[in-house]
Amino acid sequence: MKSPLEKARKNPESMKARILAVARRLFGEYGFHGTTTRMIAKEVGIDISTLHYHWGDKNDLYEAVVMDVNNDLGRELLKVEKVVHGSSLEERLNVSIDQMMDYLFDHPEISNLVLLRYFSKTRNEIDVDFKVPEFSGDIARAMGLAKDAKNPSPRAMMKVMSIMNGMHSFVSGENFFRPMLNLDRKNYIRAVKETLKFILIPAFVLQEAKTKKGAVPGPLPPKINKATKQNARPVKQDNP
Amino acid sequence: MKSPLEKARKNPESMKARILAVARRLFGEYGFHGTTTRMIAKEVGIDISTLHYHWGDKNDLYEAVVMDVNNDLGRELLKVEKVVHGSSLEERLNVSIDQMMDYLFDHPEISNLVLLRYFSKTRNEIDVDFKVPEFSGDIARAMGLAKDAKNPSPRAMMKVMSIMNGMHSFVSGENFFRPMLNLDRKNYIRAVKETLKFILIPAFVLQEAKTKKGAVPGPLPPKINKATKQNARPVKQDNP
DNA sequence: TAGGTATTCAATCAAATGATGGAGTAAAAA
DNA sequence: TTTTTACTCCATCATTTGATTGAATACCTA
Repeated sequence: MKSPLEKARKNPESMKARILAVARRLFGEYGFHGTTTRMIAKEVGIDISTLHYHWGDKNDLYEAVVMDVNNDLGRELLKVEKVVHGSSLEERLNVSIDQMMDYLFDHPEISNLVLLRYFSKTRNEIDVDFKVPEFSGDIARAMGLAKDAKNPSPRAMMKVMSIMNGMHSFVSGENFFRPMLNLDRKNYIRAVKETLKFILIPAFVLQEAKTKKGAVPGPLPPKINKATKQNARPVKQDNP
Repeated sequence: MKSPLEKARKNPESMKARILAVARRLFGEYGFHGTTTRMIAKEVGIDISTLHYHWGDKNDLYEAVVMDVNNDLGRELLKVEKVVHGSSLEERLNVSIDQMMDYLFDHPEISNLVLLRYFSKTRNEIDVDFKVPEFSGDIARAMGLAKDAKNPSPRAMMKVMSIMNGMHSFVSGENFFRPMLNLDRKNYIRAVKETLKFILIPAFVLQEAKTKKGAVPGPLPPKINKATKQNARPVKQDNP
């Protein structure tokens, strides 16, 4: 008993799969309203009625795209998790950033779609969503920010979302940022990884050093801790 | 000799200004193609022909919105720069984050529009753009990441863009993130500020400590520096 | 091979959308 | 007062867009 989506994934040459692949890319580039069924059909080289025959109406196709991206993203996160399992937090971040960025730059429509869904509304009602809470919870647990992936604190969630947003932003914004920086693609990707590591690693390594007092000897600038704690009242305690 | 935009700003009660304000919000929420001239006109309570009379076609109105947002953003950045001028880097970041987030959460359509422009294409050709390079250059100079605001290194630009992206993401993504976290608006804003400080401050404070060797005694985890330098070949040297 | 099933497309629809023309109105200028 | 200017809306167009129908074709099965 296969869902239409699984069927399409099974055989990438099938019409269903070809339509889905093009829809994924175009919805990512132009957003839901910016993409017309005719654009998709034309790019695949078919009539719009064939598109509707396979995927129903535009909403249905879009929802299939969202689920498809969710599958891919979940699978890749599992992969990364397997690779970095057991390493130190710093090493985990290092490797995760490298691997996730390689993956996302190979499939930029994933970042496009995820961010568009965060930031923009649709006039039509869409019934399916990206599994941000589930994924974020898993990552939070994997990073030692939460004990239970099902029930991470808001603070832990936001930290994870910062990481994911930072990654997606540079992938999805490539068309805007790269010409601005005058870098070729290879060097852009390199610079993005470097920048993400520069920004993300110190924060989490310092936090870890702080919570495991004595275990990791690295000293911390006291002011940072003060600033971080100052406004911490309303959200639950991280990593108690 | 006033531009139509200046005229509209002058008197916020004028029809021109009312249309612009609604257009700003709706373009931000639904994107260019997701917003129809009829939606805007209806919200203002006028006929679409009145809208076209004042602003020309849809493209013209959208470009006016982009320029308007550019003005506001530039003005606010100048304000922040004035307030934090002279403080330490850590204090500058602290205060800038607080003030910018208060401002952006008061005008979320700014973040919406900026991010949509980064991440999404438009089928129509739009002739005006957000002044990301100019603004980023100024911020880079203000943060001591570049000596010349006109000519910052790619690495410095990317660091600044990380900061701005992080801010915009949480403002623009409020509708998506806040229900997920189950926080009221006030606590969401507080948690966002806290998270941004947690992520951003350590990286830049450590970098400053590193470049001014001896001036700031804080020691650094050696691995971070290695990872940061490793891929630095193609981009210019920061802060030489 | 005959009959059925799955797939594709040309033709066509209805609604949505961007845009305009011209009549009407109120306020300012002469 | 008369004239001009600025503004607003109703009616209307042409195009785009999402979607369907029915005929044609290819493929499969008994």
